[in-house]
Amino acid sequence: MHNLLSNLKITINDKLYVKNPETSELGLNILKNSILLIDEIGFDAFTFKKLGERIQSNESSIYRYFENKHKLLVYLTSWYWSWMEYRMAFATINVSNPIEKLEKAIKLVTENIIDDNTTPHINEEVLSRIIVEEFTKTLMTKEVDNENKEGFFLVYKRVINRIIDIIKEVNPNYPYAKSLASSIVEGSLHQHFLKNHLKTITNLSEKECATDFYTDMAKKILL
Amino acid sequence: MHNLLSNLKITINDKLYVKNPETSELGLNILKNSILLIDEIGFDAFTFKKLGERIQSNESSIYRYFENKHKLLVYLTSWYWSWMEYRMAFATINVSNPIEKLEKAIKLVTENIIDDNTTPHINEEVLSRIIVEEFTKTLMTKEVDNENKEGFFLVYKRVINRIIDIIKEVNPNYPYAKSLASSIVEGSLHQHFLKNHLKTITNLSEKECATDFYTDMAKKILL
DNA sequence: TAAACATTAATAGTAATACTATTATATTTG
DNA sequence: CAAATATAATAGTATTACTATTAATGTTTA
Repeated sequence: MHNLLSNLKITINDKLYVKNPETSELGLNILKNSILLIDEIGFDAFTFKKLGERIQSNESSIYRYFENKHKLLVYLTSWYWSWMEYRMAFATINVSNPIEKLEKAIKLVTENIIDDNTTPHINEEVLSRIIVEEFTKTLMTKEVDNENKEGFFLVYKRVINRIIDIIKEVNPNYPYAKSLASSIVEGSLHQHFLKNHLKTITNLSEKECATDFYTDMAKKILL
Repeated sequence: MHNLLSNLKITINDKLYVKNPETSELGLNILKNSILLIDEIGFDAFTFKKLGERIQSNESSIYRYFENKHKLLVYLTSWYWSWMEYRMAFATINVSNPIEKLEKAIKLVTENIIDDNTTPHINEEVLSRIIVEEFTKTLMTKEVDNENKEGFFLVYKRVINRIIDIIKEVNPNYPYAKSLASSIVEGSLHQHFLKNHLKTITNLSEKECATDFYTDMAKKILL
């Protein structure tokens, strides 16, 4: 398994970067520290200047890798969903029972994430916090439609499509497979956000994850 | 009914404004045109300068009503949720059957909104588009926790709490009433966003609303 | 080994944003 | 009518999100 995970193939739309950050020390440093800095100060306050200072490099050097901070965020979120897609493929490949497959998929997208150590420049635990706090910002722009056409959100949609397929296997007659799948993925992020900030309108407590809520929901709806 | 609706009491946290915009022509103009302008160009591109030009007034005059554009957006979204709360109270007040009550509540928060003409300075249809496209931005900031303490999101939470209470009436043994209620309200906004921008991962089509999907969900989960 | 090329750092500069402050002029109200 | 208040106009500031230029460094290859 460790072997398989280290061959992990993360696919990212090459329109998201000017120069592939995986190909140099500086690039890897940008990835690593942008995750940490966005987590610390939030994406709105994050600037290339601050990142440059942090990694003892220069603002303009970062611009050689990413056109702007929005594309860097879309890059990081694509990385996350690509990693998630891989985990999901891996976890469901040898499972023939559709219900069991659905349970595994729901668990993966709803559980609390911990760093998996296979990628030293990406801390998945911190990255997953960024996904909870900032992911919708990648979609909620006036450029969504153009960026969607360019394929910026393909990986995200692929994760959801995988769940749609499993839902259809479990119950081919359920008429809202797409909405249910996107609800689970986005809704889970939202429940995690609520448990961190608006605790009174979620049942999730401090260290809990959304797995039970969504597993119960899916079973009651589909079975 | 018209009478009742025109006595409509919208409650808004007075920390959200410097001067109450409902008390002057200019204030009402700011509300009316900020909604239209945000809808046209998006909240990110929206500035007080552009709004000033549009209403033949001055940037600095707008600052006498709202400290910054973020608070204006929170004001507008509070207005919407307060309006929604009122509609919900009105629609469920004489309904004794809990299931019917839940159906009505779900319908209200998931349906497509049309302008209701009782408030000439607020176009509810346009405002509801802003809620779909921009509402999460009011929450997803590094200031959420402070602003939540200040009560900026009270009206929103009150709408959700109303639904939580109805869910508990329908099925007192269901353990995730809070998460289900917040899922329906936020999830509905998200499904509307998807039908506008990422059509392949929702079952909602162009003019459709999320009522059927969530009514079906709630019934299967609770009954 | 030297020339060529690519990468990075440093500096400077620009337009736009998100404000604040000041003043002059209306308008309302007591 | 005087005083208080509201508004418009102007100017100014710090920060952001970049772009452009140059110089220094390292790396490749003829």
